[in-house]
Amino acid sequence: MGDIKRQKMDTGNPLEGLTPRAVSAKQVDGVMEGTNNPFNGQEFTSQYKSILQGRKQLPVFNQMQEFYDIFNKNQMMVMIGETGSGKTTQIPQYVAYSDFAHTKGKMIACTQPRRVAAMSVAKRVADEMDVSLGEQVGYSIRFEDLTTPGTTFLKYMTDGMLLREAMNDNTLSRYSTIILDEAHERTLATDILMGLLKEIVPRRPDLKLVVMSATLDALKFQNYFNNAPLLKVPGRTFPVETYYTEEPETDYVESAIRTVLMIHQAEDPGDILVFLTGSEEIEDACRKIKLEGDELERNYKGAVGPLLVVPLYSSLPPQQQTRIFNDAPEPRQPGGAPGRKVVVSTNIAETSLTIDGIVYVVDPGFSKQKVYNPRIRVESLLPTPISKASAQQRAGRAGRTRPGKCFRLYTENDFVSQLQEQTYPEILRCNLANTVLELKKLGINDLVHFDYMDPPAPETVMRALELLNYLGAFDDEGNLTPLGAIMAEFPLDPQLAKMLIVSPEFKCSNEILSLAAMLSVPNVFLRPESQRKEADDAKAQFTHPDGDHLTLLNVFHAFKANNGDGNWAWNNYLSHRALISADNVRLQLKRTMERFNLDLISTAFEDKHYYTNIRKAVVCGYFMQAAHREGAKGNTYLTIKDQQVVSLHPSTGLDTSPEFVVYNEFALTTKNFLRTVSAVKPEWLLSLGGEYFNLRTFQDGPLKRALMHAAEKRAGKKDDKKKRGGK
DNA sequence: GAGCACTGC
Repeated sequence: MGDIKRQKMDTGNPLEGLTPRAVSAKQVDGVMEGTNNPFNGQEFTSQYKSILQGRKQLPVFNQMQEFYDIFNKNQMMVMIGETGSGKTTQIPQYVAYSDFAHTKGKMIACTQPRRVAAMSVAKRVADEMDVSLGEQVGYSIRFEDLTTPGTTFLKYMTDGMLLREAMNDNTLSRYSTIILDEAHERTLATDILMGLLKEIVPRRPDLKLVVMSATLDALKFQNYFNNAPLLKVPGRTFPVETYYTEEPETDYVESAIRTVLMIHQAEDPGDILVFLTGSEEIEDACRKIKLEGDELERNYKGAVGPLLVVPLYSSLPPQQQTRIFNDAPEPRQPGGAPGRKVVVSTNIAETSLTIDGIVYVVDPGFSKQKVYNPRIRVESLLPTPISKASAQQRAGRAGRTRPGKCFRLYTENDFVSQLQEQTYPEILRCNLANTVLELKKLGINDLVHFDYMDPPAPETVMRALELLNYLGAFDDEGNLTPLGAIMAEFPLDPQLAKMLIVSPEFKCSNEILSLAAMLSVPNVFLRPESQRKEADDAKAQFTHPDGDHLTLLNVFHAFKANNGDGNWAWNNYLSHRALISADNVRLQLKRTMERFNLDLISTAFEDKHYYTNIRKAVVCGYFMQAAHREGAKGNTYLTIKDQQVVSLHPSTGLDTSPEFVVYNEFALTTKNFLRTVSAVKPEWLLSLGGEYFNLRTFQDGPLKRALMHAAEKRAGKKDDKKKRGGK
């Protein structure tokens, strides 16, 4: 027996002799340094060996034994690792060497808040483990599953994707260990996963949970996970010196511009990153910095170098986004002052995008954040002071390649006493309709007593329950209905899902599929400042007089009729990127429709009810987002029930001011606007809006009178039909 | 008569 075993060890699997979840760092190091890859049986390549030496330089490597001491003995643990610690790439591999998931038909999942991160980290780890991406190591994100069932045992995925999987596998039985990475970002999906896993863990003694975070807020995570043990790993970044202003600044954009110019004149070479809140502000600041920089260069010939000023925000076309990686300009003449790159960015540069070579950060201390007002059911974006954690993250961007400096455009006293410690988690700042539906589908029955790390406002949960009840997703006892169960399967807001599911009844599911896709992607209409007239003219060709929903559908149909051509889109002032994305979303939704045997049908385009049917299906999802014109004519409306005074957004193609409209979005900017609106008949609201349009619940007034009038007309028509039918 | 922080399914 002993001989056979020894023989196996020599020629067979290098993991032979290691006990799952009882391994030591020394054993694992031995396997890593061996000649054969235990996961695919092949000989390690020379590339593997050289990467391995780099891995051993990461701070986390020195703590591998410490990690195993905790991981092997505990079901849950918390890990704090700052930037550069190597936790995201290394910890999942350490788990793989302990779990032996590949021998048990299980997987290790590591979640990320963003798709690009899931993809790029998976690629890196596949290289480190000397396997092909998509085989032993893979990733799973929306629209792309690069894993091989039965072979993949380490899977990087978006947090939203794991949540989706949980809906059809309530104990996440496919996984041996789940690693929630970047938990400090507190995305909605990560928060729900944390609550869910806390419930699953007692029912799955074989499942381990590792929660990884970058902040020092470890205690909160530990407390939440029943005092789970903590492993702390240092980061590896360069020191950043922080400066504050003496006095508070009144105009932070102006102050940011002055700071950039000051750095350019007085500081050593190195690129600058400036954080502002939105695209308009950024474009404006870029112009001003460029102008003043050019002037400085003229006035101090040779002493001040040229500036390259680059804007960065997510709606910027990808080609322009890549300009942030261009090198700083060369000196104008040999021996002249060196040039400098200035990137003026939204929060996208805080977490999502890393720019090497940044040495100076200018931080005015604001970002746009989502806020939800459950009283009027409106989500809006407001420029808000950032948190200390966020300010630290911004400062850290200056120290990635060498020591840097961060200029905060607020006082030290404000930093200490005014900024909150952490940014409020998303779950406290947004509409929860979608989340509440997901939770029910996940089998959470008591939504109020669910163990949230930070419980949302009860009023926000109530609003969500109310909406889902009116839509028919929940019955009056708050239980998920069969309709609700299907709605939850669509990656859409409940209103869109409802509209899509009922669309076959209106013989327009092909069209509603396209519309739902168009409503799920960023705005397709481009309107460059210098070509507004041309852009508006281009849009006018698609405009349908009965509403913007139909206009969107016309755009999609035209896009498809032109074979998805990019030039066509460009010439018509449409975002090709958004249209491609809509096409992609449509395909995914179509597959979900097919999965539930929902018919894909259209009537002939010549059918006079073609567009009416579509608007009726829209009403089925959006009857709670309806408004009634105030007075006989004009642009002022009152939302139904909430009685908010609103105007149709100037971008609407509706110019007839119909008495009733439904809207896709309530935008709170310079004024209350309804964006993407369609004219509807009050009869439709009454017949398709269910209990929400129970007239007894309406206050007396012009709206109720108009609805009652419509109800009588409807009753009359019904009588007519009965009479005709009766004979 | 005007605006689009950022993600995710």
